[in-house]
Amino acid sequence: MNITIKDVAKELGVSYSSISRALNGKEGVSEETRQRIVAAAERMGYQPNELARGLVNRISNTVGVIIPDILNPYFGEIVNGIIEAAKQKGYNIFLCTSGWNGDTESEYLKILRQKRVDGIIIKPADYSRDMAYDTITTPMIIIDRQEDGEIHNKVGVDNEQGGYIATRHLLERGYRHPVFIIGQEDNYSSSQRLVGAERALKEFGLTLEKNRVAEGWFTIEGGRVAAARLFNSGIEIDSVFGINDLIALGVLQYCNENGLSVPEDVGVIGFDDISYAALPQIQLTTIHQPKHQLGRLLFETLYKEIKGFEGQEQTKIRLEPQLVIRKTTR
Amino acid sequence: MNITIKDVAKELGVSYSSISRALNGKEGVSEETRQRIVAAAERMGYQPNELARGLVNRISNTVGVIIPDILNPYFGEIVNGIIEAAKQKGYNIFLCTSGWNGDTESEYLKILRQKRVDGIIIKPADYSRDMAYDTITTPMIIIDRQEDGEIHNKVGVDNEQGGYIATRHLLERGYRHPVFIIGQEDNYSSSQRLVGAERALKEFGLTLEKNRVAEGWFTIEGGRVAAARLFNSGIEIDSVFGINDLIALGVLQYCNENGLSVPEDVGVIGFDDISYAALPQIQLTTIHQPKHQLGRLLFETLYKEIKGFEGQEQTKIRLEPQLVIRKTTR
DNA sequence: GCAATACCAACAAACGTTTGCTATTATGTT
DNA sequence: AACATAATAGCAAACGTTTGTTGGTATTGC
Repeated sequence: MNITIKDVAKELGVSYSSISRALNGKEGVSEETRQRIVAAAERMGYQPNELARGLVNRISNTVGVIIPDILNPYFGEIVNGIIEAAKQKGYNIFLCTSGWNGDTESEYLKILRQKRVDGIIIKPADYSRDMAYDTITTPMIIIDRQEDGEIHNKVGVDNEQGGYIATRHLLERGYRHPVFIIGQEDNYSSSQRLVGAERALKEFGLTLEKNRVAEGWFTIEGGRVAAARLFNSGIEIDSVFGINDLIALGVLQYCNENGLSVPEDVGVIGFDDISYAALPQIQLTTIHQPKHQLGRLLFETLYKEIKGFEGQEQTKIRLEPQLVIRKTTR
Repeated sequence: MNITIKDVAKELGVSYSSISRALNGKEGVSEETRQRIVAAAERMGYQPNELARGLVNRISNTVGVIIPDILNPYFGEIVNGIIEAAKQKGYNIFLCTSGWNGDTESEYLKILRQKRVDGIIIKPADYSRDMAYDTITTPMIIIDRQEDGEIHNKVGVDNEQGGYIATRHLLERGYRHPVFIIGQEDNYSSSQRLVGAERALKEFGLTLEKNRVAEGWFTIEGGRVAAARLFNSGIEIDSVFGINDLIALGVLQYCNENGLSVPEDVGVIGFDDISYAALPQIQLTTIHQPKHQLGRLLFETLYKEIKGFEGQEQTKIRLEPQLVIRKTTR
């Protein structure tokens, strides 16, 4: 079947411990035999069995990534960054998608631990689970959470600030009747962004009313449906803050289909700045976040924790979101 | 550290082979001890070490997926389908992105074999490598290739036919000066689609001239740049066939920025039908392919090969592409 | 009451590595 | 020439499982 270290040893009439030492660059083999071994291994097409290595080294050079949805370019870019950074350190990633389903997520979490991944990067499907993960022992980092008081490292964008500058932008441009479309209940980032929105509203003497916040799925279709619900609810609306760009794209679609002109009748702002937002036909005003860099930092922070660098010190990285004004706000 | 089968055995004063049999539902343990064991394992939080299991079973319940770019929704949806199908069979996937770089791809291929994945799903970075993979022994399936004469299973869309109906559509709508933007040299799908394009041209008494085909990257920016090159080359152009939707989106961007009206001055057609193509502001005419289903079939076919079902019979699945007429062609 | 038969549990080898320890050889010192 | 030292190679245990084989006990049939 697969050729092993013993096959190489037999071929050369040498003990297999020497093979191991030679191939791993450890001392205890003469330069001459090392070269013979390396040559033979090459010639015979020997491929070390990483399962066996992982078993004895208690290391798999593998990390698990659990995200809700790979089709959301926000996660796509993050995963891209993770893979890139992981590659540089010789790590591979198990990609798991939860579909925003907490049970699926738990299942994957269990499997990943059985596969003995060295660490886990996760965007929890809901806030409550998010908090529960403080008990898990595998090195783990939660995407885009930076609340105080728990044990994990933190890498993320300042969501509160992002929500604030988005909402303030709407208000500064004269919109006085904004509505908000967020994701499913209990999503951490959504709530943080809303907190920021509230702060901005307050500065303009307004409050955040319950009936001006709609929940939807984090997709274009979700945004369209939520927009329909809001616009049919009878309240006065002159602008929409979509909690991510896909939702905002859905809002744009609703407006287009219902003869509402953007940005005149209604202003629309998103969050994430996915690449499609910049398309000339779209020109979505949004909050930019450095997704690729976020992915890289996520992995690098996890890596440090895995390797036990810097003792028990926690890393706290908070990236600044940035307003990108395009054509969907006046 | 991690609690093992032996810990559970010691706790119960029973041999560890019994634990294994009990937990795997094999016979050789009484129902009574089985229940004691299952209960203890649960209580102690025992998680089987999949590395060790993989070592003895020679199975990892893991497949590797190598694609050029996860940010291309075409691959995103395929991966989505793969993950979904894999989950149902208890498989996890290693996601690797080659960035269209053949060397990166080879590297990943090597690593995946070292990790003893049970199979590999790959979209080769270039045509020449594509062909070379016929020698690899790990069960492997190549995304979207269906040429005759090699050893692998085939699952893909009929690219030649897709290229044909796209081009014929342009010609039927009265466009007589189409140009073509394809991906990097030696890409298999691109060439197949061009073959179809040539067939359509011939039916209209036209030929495929070399200077009417441009190469670009498989991205929006790549499409924009290639379009600029073509439009500045002095040839007459009334329509563009972008070999994928991202490229077509880039063409649209170029037209927009240069005052060319679509579909009047120039007709644009893409390929893939990514979700963004359907946006009301975009309305890209394109060739639809069932990407999610493709992903599912890819995994399921590989799975059969892994399990050795159906002897040595090869699976050949060819899905039909479909023309979706929107607003970028008249 | 005894042999034959089930059934169950334990032992031990194997999967393919790494690594601490010991045995051997070569080298250098006096 | 005898001995200490260093370098190299091999042995064997360990990582955490699975599984074929064996030993022991309870059950069955006569």
